[in-house]
Amino acid sequence: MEKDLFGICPYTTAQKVLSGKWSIIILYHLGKKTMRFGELQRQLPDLTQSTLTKQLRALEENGLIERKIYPQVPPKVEYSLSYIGIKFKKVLAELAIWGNEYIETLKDKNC
Amino acid sequence: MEKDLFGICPYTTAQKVLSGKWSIIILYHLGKKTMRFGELQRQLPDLTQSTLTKQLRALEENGLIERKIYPQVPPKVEYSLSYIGIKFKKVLAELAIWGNEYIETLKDKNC
DNA sequence: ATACATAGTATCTAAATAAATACTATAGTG
DNA sequence: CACTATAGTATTTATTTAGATACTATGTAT
Repeated sequence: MEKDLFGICPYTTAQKVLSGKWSIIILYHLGKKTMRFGELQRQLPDLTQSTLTKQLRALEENGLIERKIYPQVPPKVEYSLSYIGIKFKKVLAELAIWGNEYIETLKDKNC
Repeated sequence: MEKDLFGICPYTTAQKVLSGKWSIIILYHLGKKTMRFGELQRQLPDLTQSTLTKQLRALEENGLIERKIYPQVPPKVEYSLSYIGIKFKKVLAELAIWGNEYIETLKDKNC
């Protein structure tokens, strides 16, 4: 974990964890259930394998998700929300409500 | 507003609005009260004037905040949350709770 | 006449983030 | 022996985002 990345402000802390293009949607999918790498990738066809790997590593470093490796061939790796990742589901729920309202207001403006 | 930026998924939509380094904290400050440019900048000493301008323009383009210009010299411009920006305060509230919990879990790990 | 205050713009550079593409390891299967 | 499946890594390139710095306009006050 990088030093000094997180201070005492919950907002700037949250921003650091959430910035980027994929964190929220990945957390959403893992919030539904534990998934293997390939399964998650099929849910998210718009990012490449290497990008997904990086995003997952970042979320893992930040403590939001857990990575369980099964010593098998072919490899099996499962991703799931950590304790604090599970807590994030309450934010996701509000975000979903807000996001839908937001989309509605855009429609009203014919955007 | 850029075309095709927002689809039908509330999570990817929210991610687009929130990504970047400053959106959440700016929305938080404007959620407390309407502020002038300079006042907001004093709350956020870690970003330059030109960066703050860009962030505010982006939030305005995305419909989260409103910009009111008073025809005076020296100029006076007030920023405030829009209708949908006010709705975002519920997300901010959950984010604050979560962010504080997150900070606590980091402390437990001596990070 | 000069300086001040406010809210910018303009330009350039740097840093961060994401994407594209090719490559790898290995047990099991036909 | 060749082929498959899975979850990657490595490297390079492109794109996006943020930062640094200098500059602007103008009414009022000194």
